[in-house]
Amino acid sequence: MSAHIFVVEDEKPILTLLTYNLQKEGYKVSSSSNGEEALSSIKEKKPDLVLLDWMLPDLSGIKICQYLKQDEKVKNIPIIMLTAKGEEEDKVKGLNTGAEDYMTKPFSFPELLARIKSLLKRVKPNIVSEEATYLDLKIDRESMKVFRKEKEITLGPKEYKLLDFLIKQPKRVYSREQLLEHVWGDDINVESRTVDVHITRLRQSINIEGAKPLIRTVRSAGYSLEN
Amino acid sequence: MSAHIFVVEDEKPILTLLTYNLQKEGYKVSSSSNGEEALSSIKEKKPDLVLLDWMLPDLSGIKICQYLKQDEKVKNIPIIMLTAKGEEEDKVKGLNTGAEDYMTKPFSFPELLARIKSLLKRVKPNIVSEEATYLDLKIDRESMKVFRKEKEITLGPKEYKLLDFLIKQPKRVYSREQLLEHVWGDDINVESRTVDVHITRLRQSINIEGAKPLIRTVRSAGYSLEN
DNA sequence: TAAATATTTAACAAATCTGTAACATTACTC
DNA sequence: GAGTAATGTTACAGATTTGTTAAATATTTA
Repeated sequence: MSAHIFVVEDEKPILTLLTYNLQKEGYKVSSSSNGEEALSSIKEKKPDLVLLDWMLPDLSGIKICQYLKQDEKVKNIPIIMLTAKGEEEDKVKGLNTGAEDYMTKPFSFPELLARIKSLLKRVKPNIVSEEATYLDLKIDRESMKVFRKEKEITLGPKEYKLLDFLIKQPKRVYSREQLLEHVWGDDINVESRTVDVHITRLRQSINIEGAKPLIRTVRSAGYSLEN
Repeated sequence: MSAHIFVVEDEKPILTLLTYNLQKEGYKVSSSSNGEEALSSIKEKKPDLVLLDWMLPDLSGIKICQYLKQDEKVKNIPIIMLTAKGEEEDKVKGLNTGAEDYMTKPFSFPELLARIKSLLKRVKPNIVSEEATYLDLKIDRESMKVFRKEKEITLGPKEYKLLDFLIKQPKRVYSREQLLEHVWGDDINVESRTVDVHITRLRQSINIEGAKPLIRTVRSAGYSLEN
């Protein structure tokens, strides 16, 4: 499962280069060149790592960093700051704000890549905890049990896996292809419509009398765990 | 049973903060800001985990780590290194020395906590008590006897080992591969279906008239001790 | 509103997984 | 060394899960 990197950078050439190279390495890349937009995008998408340019037209990188590190839901996403030469003194400030690493422009891509890998290695493993909840739905990965409103629910293996995956990032919409890749496995040959069927089965399983439905269909896009 | 964490840190504010937060989480905390002292203290007290600052006035963290990892009696205590920014290159060296994890200062406490928990979970199961029970099932490791409802049960060696392992974390689901690794031993070459057969035998052995079955099958995943 | 497009769901056959008996082999015991 | 116990493998029946299809619904578009 490849990591998702969010790049905040307003210099087009640099952004293009970064995106191209990171994708070539197999990372999923999203980006924004606008501070405000980046902030909300990151909170919504919950990437695995953020590359954050120091100098943005509307909102400084340090502010973004501050906001992110104050938000319980995203504070654990590691941030690598990209600072230009003259801003060296601010580094300390930046690091105190909570950025996990920084690099000075112009930087070498291999070095950046090394830092990214090292950070991801450290952070990725503990993102998956033994228990996950979304509203009144709970999954206990240790005993592999699922509960809705404290009541145990039995799921088939695929449904369990599907839910296990969806609950990692509630509200995030996944395409059928993404679900196939992550839940089924990449080499497997399965029709994408099959996902529909399993979603239906999962829906039926986790559905409880008098509770909201928990899986949203986004037409022509995919599904998400949400109500 | 709460874990005992030993903190080696010479920066007072950080030490205070760590101690306070860890205690709030229910851990027992000891500490030292002095390398030599820490070393002997750890050997004497045998904490469940060590938080080790990289930079100490008298003895570098890496040295302490080395000494601890060379000592048969304490080498199994997990160590989390706390490194400051400038020492990045040493990280590799630190990890090679045998530290189980490291974090770069400034670090987020929730993340540290997550790492601590994950490490303790990995290490704690190995700390076995003389007696373990799950519901009406009791295993006495000293005499190697097993009881169900006060009545002694005879198990074959493999069945005993299997139960011995399963009862360490009741309800946790283990895959056949995990069971093979822990109960049989890693180098051994045994079909994973063999586990099934031994589970069946164990079931038959611990089964008693009018009592619940105690081993759960989780389809396509494995088995757990549970009813 | 009809046509086009997309999703839900039931039904069913195929595939997968598990439990256990039977047997072969190995390891122990006396 | 014969006899006994423990272990691992295999085969097969039964149970469960899965993928596919097709028809029924729902939603969007023209």
